Amino acid sequence: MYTIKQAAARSGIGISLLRAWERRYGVVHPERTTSGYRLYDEEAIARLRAMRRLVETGWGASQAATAVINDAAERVLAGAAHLTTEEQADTFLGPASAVDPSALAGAFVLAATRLDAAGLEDVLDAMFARGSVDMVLDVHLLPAVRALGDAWAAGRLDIAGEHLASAAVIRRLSALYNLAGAPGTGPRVLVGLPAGARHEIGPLAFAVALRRRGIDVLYLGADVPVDSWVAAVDRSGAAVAVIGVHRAADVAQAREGATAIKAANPGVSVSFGGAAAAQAGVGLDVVGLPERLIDAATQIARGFAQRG
Amino acid sequence: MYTIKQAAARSGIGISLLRAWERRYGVVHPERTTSGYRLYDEEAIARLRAMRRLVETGWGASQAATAVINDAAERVLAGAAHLTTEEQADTFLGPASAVDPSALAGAFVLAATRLDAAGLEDVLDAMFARGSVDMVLDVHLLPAVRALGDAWAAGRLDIAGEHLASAAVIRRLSALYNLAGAPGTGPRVLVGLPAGARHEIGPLAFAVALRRRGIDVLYLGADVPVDSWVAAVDRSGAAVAVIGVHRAADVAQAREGATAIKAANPGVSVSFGGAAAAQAGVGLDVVGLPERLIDAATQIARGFAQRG
DNA sequence: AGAGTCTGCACAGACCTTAGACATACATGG
DNA sequence: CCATGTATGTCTAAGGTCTGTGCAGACTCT
Repeated sequence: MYTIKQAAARSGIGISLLRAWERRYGVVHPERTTSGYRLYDEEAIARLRAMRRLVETGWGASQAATAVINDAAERVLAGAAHLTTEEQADTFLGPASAVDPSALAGAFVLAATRLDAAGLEDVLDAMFARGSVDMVLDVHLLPAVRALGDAWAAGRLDIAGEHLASAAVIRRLSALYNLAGAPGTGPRVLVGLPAGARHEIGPLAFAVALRRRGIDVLYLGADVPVDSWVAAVDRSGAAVAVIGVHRAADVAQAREGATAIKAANPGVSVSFGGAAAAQAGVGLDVVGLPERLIDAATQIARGFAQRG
Repeated sequence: MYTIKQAAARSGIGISLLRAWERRYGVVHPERTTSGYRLYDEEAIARLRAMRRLVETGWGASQAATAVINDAAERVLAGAAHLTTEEQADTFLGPASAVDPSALAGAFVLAATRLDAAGLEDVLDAMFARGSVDMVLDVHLLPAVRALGDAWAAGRLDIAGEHLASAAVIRRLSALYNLAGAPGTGPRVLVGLPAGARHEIGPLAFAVALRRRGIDVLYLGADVPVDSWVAAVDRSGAAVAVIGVHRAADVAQAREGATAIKAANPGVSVSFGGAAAAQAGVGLDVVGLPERLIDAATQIARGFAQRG
C-alpha cells in the first residue's frame, strides 16, 4: 500500500492530478487510513498507469478513464466466469470489447522495441484483463509472442527487446503456473521441447493450461535430449509425454525422442504439440495435438477423464 | 545482547529514533534488565536494519514497520509449516534446528534427480523460510543451483532433472521480481548475460536483489550479443550496465561488450558480476562486483545513493 | 562523579486533506 | 471571427497527521 506521494512516483502522475482524476473520473478509489490518508494498492497503480498511457497517446482524460474503468469491470467478470469454450470466448471478444488482438500484439512489439518495461507490463495487464486465462493465452499472448518473433526475424526488433519481452511473459506464466497448484497425486504429464529447441514460452503456456485443468504437470523446459526424455518418462512414471514441435528444424529430434520413448516404454502416450506437430507426427504412433492451446489442453484432459 | 547505544551503532539508527520506532510501531520488543535497560539481540538488530533500508528507499515509517513485522511473522509460520514427508524431514530438516545450507542443497539435488516436483517446492519453501530474501538467495538458493550444476557435470543428474529444478527456481525468482515492483522513474540499471552465456539464474537473482533495493532494473536475460548491449544501453538511457560473467568461456564476449558500451556511451558505468568477474575486468574501465549477491547489490545501490 | 539510560513531552518540518480558484486549450454556436 | 462553455492540468489556503529529534528530570552503572 502506497501513500499518494509514492503512488505518484510509481505511476508517473503528479499528486494534484492524481487527486483530480480520482475526484473527476473516479478512476481509482484508494482506501483510507483512519486519519483519512489515501492508500493505493498495486491494482490502483496499474490502472493509473494504464490511464496515463492512454492520455499520452492522445486520448482525452475522460475517455481514457472510462476505458480503464470498463476494463476493470471486464476483469471482474472474467474472474468470475470460467470461459473455456469457443462460444464463451466469442461472447467475450465480441463487439463489447473493442480491442483488436492484433492491436495488443502490436502494442506489445512496440513496447519491446522501445525497451519500455512498464509498457510491456501494461500491455500484459490489458491482455489478461480480456478474459479467462486460457483464452487470453490463445488469443492474445501467444499471437503477441509470435509477432515478437516475426518482428525480430524481420530486423524490426533488437534481440535485447525480444529478451526483455520474453522475460516479462515468462514471469507472468510462472506466476500462473505457481498459482494453479497441482494435486499431490503424482506426476502425470511431461511437457518439454526436444534437443536444440529453445523457445519455451509455448510449452510453458501449455503447462499452465494443463495445470489449470487439475493435471499434474512435470515441466522440463527447453532443449531436452532424447536420452533425457526416456529417462524422465521412466523415472517419473508419467502416462503422457508432450513434446513441443514449433519449427521444422525440430521435427527430426522430436521424432527421435518419441520413437525412443515408445521403444523403452510402450505404455506411454506421446503427443506432439505446436505448429509443426502434424508434420512431425506422420507415420508415428503419436497423438498430434490441435494447434490451439485450449483445444490441445482439453484433449489431454479428456484423455485422462475417459481413462478414469 | 546490546545496549541501546550499541544497537544504535550496529543498526545505524539514532537512539531517540530507536525508542520512537519501538514506541510507535512496535517493530522490536527488546528484553529489559531488572533496572529497565533495553537489551537488543541479533534478530532485533536485523529487523531494525531491514526497516531502515525500507525507509531509506522511500517507504513511510509505519509501512516499513508493518512490512518488517509481517515478514517476521510469516517466517515463523513458514518455519513450522513445512514438514511434509518423513523422508524430507530427515533429509533436510534434520534433528536440530540449525540447518546446514549444504543439507538443503543436497535435498534440492536429490529431489531433482528423482524428478520430484513437489519435493523441489518443499525444499524451496524450506529455504525461503530461513531468513530474508537476500540472505536466502546468497546462502541457500544460489549454492543449491551451483550444486545442481556440479551434479550434472559429474553425471549424477540427468539434464531433465536439472531443467525441472531450474524451472522451479526461475518461477520463484520471477514471483519475487514481480513482487518487488520498481518505481516508475525510468530505467536505471541493465542486467544480462553476454552472447553465448545461458544460465540466467544468477543475473535474475541479482535483478531481484536490485529491485528489492528500489532500483529500476531492465532485465535482458541470457545470450545478449554485443550490438544489442550497445543498443539497449543507448535506448534505455540506463546509467549502469551489469554483465554477468560466470564461466571463463564468457570472458571474451563480456569484455567485448563492455568495451563497445564504453566506446558508444562513455558516461555509462559498466560492471561485471559473477564468479569470473575479477578475471574479466582486468585492464578495462569496468567495476568488478563482489561475488556475494548481497554485497554486489549493495554496491550498486550505494553508487546511486551517492550520486543522489 | 560522570557517563549511560529511562520516561514523557514538545516541537519543527514534511506530508496529507479538502475546497476551490485559475489558466490554458479546445470545441460549439452566433 | 468572436463569444461562450467545457475539459483539464496546476496551484493555493487553512488545517490535520506523521515522523525525526531534542530536552528535562530521574534513575542506573562503573
